[in-house]
Amino acid sequence: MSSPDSGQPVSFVSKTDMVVALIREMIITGELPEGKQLRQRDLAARFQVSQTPVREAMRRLESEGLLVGDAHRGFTVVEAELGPTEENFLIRAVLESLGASMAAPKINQEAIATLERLNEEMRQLAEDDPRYAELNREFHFVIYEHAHSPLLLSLMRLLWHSLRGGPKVARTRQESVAQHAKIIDALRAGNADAASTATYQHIMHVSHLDRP
Amino acid sequence: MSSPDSGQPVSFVSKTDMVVALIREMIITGELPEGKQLRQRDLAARFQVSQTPVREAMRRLESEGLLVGDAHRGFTVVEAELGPTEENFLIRAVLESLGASMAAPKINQEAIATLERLNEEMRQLAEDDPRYAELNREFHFVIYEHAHSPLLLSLMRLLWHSLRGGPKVARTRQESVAQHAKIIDALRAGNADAASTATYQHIMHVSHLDRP
DNA sequence: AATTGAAATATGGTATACCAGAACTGTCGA
DNA sequence: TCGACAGTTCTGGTATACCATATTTCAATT
Repeated sequence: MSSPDSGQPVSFVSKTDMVVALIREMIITGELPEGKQLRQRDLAARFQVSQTPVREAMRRLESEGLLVGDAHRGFTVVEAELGPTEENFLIRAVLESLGASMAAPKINQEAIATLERLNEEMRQLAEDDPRYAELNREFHFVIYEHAHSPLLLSLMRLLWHSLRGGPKVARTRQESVAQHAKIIDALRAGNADAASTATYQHIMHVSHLDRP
Repeated sequence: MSSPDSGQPVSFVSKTDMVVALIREMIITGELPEGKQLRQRDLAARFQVSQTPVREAMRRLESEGLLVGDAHRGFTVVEAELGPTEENFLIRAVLESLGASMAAPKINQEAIATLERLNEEMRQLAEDDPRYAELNREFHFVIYEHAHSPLLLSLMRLLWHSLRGGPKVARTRQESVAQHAKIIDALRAGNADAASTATYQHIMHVSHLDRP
């Protein structure tokens, strides 16, 4: 193969990782609806890779709970809409506050800076800007990643997948930004307890306002 | 291939699944020490399969947090006792206590009776009976199911899949049974708080005794 | 006409061959 | 004698060819 390698950065881009990220994104954005049968050959052709990275990517996504596959029957996107949102927010609050407390003693200055940048971007967005959801997701996942627990990350991905499109949170963004700042402060101080509490209140506050 | 196929069971034994199970077992039993470099070709030769299933198996185990791999530098066994295990129990404790509190106001008499029967069976098992793990799993899942949250159930399946029973918790079974009884009492009383607390202590207690 | 079975096709599973990158070793120079 | 550089070799990553199985469709028989 002699692909042009259009702008490949320094290193470490495994095609499997790339495909994992792409499929995950397609599931999250809804481009791949629930129950969609995934054809290895189609995906391989679409991504310009062979079937092998696609297969490994599917295995990973299966372990993450986003896909489910039977032998010789292929992989399908798992059904996302699960249960009443009220309880889903409770689950999210509990898990995220744990993630924050786990991340607090481990997070570094660079990540803190990233969080502040993301929060600042969110602050400057218009209330109805659709990019808010993506920034918000990124903000929270930066925290989870610094909890250094692959299991927690998998759970979070599954969780956010099922909340997909859901959290309405239309008019409380400025308040969310303020709460994000509180979380950042607690993380910077390495205060696991405060980070946990702030995160819990952040999410449950949103979920309460979420109710009609 | 024209292998003798000694004993082909009824169905669906994917070689990848087989290799996943074998490697996991080797890690758990300590046959593969922490930090051990895994060579794909060696494993493929040992298991009489090609490299492809071995690679996919490693991807899955990486997602489960048992292995960690860098590009072109191979996979290594993660430090099991220190690593994510401790945190995985924390995650489980947090999620299960939430599940218990959600189930407390909803659970019915029939489920309570089922829980008592399961706990009684566990009490009567010998300490080293391998059926304990299965009963224990069933016990806990009966509770989650009565939380009536499909999302929680999905997360729990992913969680238990990663923990996969665990070789640990060998000698504290009778104590676990007693704690199960406490959980049952709280559920019967519809006391969400007590159920949550009892569950949390149950799981963390196990995880602490787990340490060498 | 309906139902069942057999053949064909499509799809996932597996093996193997090949490529790229990293580690190791040996030699040459300071 | 020590260090650095280059060549070799080992190992993981990728592609492709092939096999086994599941699904589907069409036809024949009841």
